[in-house]
Amino acid sequence: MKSQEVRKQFLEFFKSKNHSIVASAPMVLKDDPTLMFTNAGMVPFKEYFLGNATPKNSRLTDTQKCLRVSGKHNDLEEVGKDTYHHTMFEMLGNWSFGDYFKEEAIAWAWEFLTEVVKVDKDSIYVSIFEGDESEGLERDQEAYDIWTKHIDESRIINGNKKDNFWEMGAQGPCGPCSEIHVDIRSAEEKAAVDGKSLVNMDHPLVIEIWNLVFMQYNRLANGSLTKLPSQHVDTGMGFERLCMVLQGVQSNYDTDVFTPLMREVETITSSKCGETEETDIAVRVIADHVRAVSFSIADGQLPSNTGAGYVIRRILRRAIRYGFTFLDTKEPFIYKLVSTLVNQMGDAFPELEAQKNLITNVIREEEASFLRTLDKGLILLDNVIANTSGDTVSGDKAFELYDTYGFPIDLTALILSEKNLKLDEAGFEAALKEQKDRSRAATKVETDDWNILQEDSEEEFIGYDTLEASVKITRYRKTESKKDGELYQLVFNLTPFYPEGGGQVGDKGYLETPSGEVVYIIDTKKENNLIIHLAKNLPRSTEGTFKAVVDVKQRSRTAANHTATHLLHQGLRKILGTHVEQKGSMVHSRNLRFDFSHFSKVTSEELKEVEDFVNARIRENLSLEEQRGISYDQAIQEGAIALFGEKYGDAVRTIRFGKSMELCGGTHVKNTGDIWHFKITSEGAVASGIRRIEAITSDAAKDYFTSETEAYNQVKATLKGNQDPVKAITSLLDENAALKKQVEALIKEKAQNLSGDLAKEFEDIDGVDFLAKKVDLDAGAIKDLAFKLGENKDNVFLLFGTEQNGKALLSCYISKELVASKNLNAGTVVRELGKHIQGGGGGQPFFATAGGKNPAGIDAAIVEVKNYLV
RNA sequence: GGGGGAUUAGCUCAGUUGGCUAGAGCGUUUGACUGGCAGUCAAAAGGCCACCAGUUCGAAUCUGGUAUUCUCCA
Repeated sequence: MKSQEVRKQFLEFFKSKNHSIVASAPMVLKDDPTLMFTNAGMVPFKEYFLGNATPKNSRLTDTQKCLRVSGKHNDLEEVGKDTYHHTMFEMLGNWSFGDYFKEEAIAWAWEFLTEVVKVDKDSIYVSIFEGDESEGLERDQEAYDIWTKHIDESRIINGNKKDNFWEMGAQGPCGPCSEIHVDIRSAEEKAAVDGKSLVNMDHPLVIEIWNLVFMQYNRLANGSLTKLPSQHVDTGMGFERLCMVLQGVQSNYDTDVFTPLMREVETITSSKCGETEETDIAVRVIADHVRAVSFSIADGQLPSNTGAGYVIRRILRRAIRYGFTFLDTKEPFIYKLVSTLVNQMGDAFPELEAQKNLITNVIREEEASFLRTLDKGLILLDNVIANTSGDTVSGDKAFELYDTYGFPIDLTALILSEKNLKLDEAGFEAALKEQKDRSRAATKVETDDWNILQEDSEEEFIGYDTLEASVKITRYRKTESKKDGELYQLVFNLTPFYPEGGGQVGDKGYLETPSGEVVYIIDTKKENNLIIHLAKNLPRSTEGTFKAVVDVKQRSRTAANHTATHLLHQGLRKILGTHVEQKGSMVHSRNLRFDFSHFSKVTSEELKEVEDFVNARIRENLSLEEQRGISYDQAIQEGAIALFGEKYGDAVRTIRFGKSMELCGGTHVKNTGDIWHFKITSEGAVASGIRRIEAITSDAAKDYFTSETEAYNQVKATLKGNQDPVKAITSLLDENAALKKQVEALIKEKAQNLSGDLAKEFEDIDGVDFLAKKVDLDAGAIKDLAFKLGENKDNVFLLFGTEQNGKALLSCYISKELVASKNLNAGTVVRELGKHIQGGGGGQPFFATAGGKNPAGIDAAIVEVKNYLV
């Protein structure tokens, strides 16, 4: 069965059991501080399990793209070495939110596996939770009893808390789970060793394919468990593993999920799997990583040097490195795999198809850049080797290459071993650990437990309609970090504060108690759909009602910028073309930033057109038309623009100004006229194929024009009212350059003349042309003069003294030939004469200077210098 | 968010413990050789050594800050 068919069968099966099929959520997360990527099927539904929101249907099914690069069983560095670990994988899931429980979950899982896709019943084992005394938890007898209706008792295994009790995190919903394992070994192997004994033993052919989690408890902050008011089912089946079982192969990489990519890698690199272990690993690594990276870029997460983007960069670089080392690829090639991937998965994930060009370009650019880094690193490593005595390269040096220049440590190790050198690995690890500890210490945040004042299921956001409200604090907690110090996080029953999201900054403002006490809200954020207000301190009493007031000025400026962002988006699509897609935005009160896909520089004419377009919409005084709570499908049908990589709920909000219509949760002006004016302040590239525009509106635009005009007027005034300042300045610059040259020439000439005059003053002492004199020149001129006098002569000894700003300066020049023949040294001369001017100095043997604070001593020095020659 | 680098001619980069009036290759311009091109040879132009402070007799070089950029960690 083809993988595409497997996916379809699964979703259709659960649809027939009254589940709604939902699209995969983005792989990259935006409002969860504890997680960067969706690493399990349940992540997009966290808010439902936490009770912060309710799904439209209590039964859902989906295939979720997931990314795992760390964790106890999945280290990035291990992927590719075996046949069943991946960075990116799909998780098929069926979900019950307070609906069906163990009975149906188990029955349907069994039905799907054995009747729909027809997995051999005799290869299946299931496990149930055996109980745990320390937690006071009993064996999951209920699951056991249900399973016995489907499968022989001998195939049911007890599992411990580690394997069979699932928890979302340190706190929150949790419960026992039941795993389904499949043994796909050959008949001989099965006869030799009982499959039951290999379950959960990391055997590559006796594997867990499906985990059914029964959420029935809630883990409290103090570690104790309470029963959940309603019970949920969360299941996750590894899509690639299921394909392996159904396609009768023994490696995920031998399924049609991976084979097209792997064949393409072989073709492009002229390599062949099965020849060496290293080639096999490299091909698997590349096939796996190109998927992870492509899907991330499609979700709007580009490779970068911080945060989630850095994780993506690391994955891609690992693939490049394997190609570089084991497949001998010295040119970008991974980008060529994108079209294979799109052909294969574009149907199930339309975002891939839509973003194909961008993905290809970004990967190619990233490859080229890393190959340059490798080239530089190779040169640096050669230097390190050349400067290493003995046969061991120090860990510090290797770490410097890695940390500062991005040269991979395994490549260093490989090259050293080829040259019969050793690497001090312990030293490297120690340096790495030090760096990690430093980073951790710098970002450590201590979070206390929530203090619940009031149970309140959902916090209502009323900030679209009002900026002031009477609110109650429902819970609060304290956090402490090195950066911000102590902060309090407050949650209200309802709030007018807009939380950071959709590129828009969170609101600021204050809380006021009836007695007049004021607590400032310095920022508002969203965490798992919960709106959190940050304050430096708590009110004296957290009980009672507060007047919550949003900072109007910041909000209205931000709203103007946000609406302008929509108009800019519209203008760019109109003027540059509909290939323009939003790739990120940052809306502050001060300015706005808009990143979008476009493959060449935006010309200044185009920028002006865009600016004019936006300003025309502003002058049209378009009113805000807002729709709340309409369905996603309907919004799209009406022409609203949705963003890739954004997670949308079932009910969405649309914002329309004239012909601009977007799905958006942000705050906007009532009328485009409120923006006053729109002005682009910069345009540039942020990555291959991504441009960034920064712009300002309203007050900021006015201030901008005021100050620019003022500066311009000053320029004009300085130019005495010249009508064409640009021309005037250009000619001034030209003139200035010409004058500089003239002055230079004159100074040379002057030095020439002066040296001519001074040459007449030379005193012949024992065949040496000697001159000691006080002159009125600066240090540079004296140097010039001395070299000029010494030119074409080999017997010159000069000492010049000068007084500059109350300080004394002595300069001594001695022809190189004299230095050698008479064993003289200008450095020694000035150092010794320096005592007369209460200073010191030095230089080279043939030219040296000394400075001091006693100008009166210059004459004495000039007299004494003769002693060096007689 | 926390570290570590880098920034020198149009481009790619050297520049040792602070000290020769800052160099190379490529490119540009000019000239010579050649019937023309390619090429070879010769010469020239091209630098606020990122910016701002500081230390020093003296800073491309050392210190602090700013900007840009690369890189590692979180």
